[in-house]
Amino acid sequence: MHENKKIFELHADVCKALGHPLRIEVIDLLQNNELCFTDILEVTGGLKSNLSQHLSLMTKKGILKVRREGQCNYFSITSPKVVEACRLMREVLIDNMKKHQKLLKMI
Amino acid sequence: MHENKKIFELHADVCKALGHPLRIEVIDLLQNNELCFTDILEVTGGLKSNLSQHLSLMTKKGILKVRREGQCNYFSITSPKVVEACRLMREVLIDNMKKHQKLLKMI
DNA sequence: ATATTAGTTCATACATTTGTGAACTATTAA
DNA sequence: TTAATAGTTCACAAATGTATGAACTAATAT
Repeated sequence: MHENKKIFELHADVCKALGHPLRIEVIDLLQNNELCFTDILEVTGGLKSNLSQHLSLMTKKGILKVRREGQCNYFSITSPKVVEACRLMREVLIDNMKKHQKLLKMI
Repeated sequence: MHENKKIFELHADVCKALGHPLRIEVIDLLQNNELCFTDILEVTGGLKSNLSQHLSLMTKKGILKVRREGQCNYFSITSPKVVEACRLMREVLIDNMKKHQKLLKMI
């Protein structure tokens, strides 16, 4: 494998952590708070095992960090860069939707 | 489905477009150029059918656009926001790697 | 000690994504 | 008209990712 291919793989791997609706919702939730597992679950809904696995993946990929305090695990975002990247991609989505809307209006 | 879930799904869907090494390489390549299919293929290598499918996906997700001129299809990035989001996520990766390196040095 | 709370881990089934090669289309050149 | 270039599309196999429920662990409360 070429040297540069390895970095693209690692880079894509971090980006993959953004590629799931539940994980996007978690980033949205945590963008300016630290929240414990149960609080996140209460908002997102679904099975705790599923949420736990997604949070674990995000933590492994380095976009979340955990602080264990007593019984509770508090999750937070490692860097504002993640929030900003996420926000930019949301803008890309919104911009796309606006374009489609304009095309529709032209018909 | 709750209203807000739909937007997370669409948002995640756009983010997914960043989650593949070949697609990251393409964004890297196109960050300040427009390039035609064959030129991209020459750099990335692999099968043309594979590249074509990845470029098509990126175009559908609205992160690339195509300009057909004669025989050639010129691809470019729709918005600098994509490039910036991608750059931020690369920084997140680099920051992670630095943290791991520091931990290693402590041993 | 026992129960409760707060999660994690695991196995498995299911769904989605990806890579491959062959067949196809469209444009230009000879 | 025939061939070459520049891709796209398709079908299928293989790999990856995701959801689910049950079993597990660790900390606190009774």
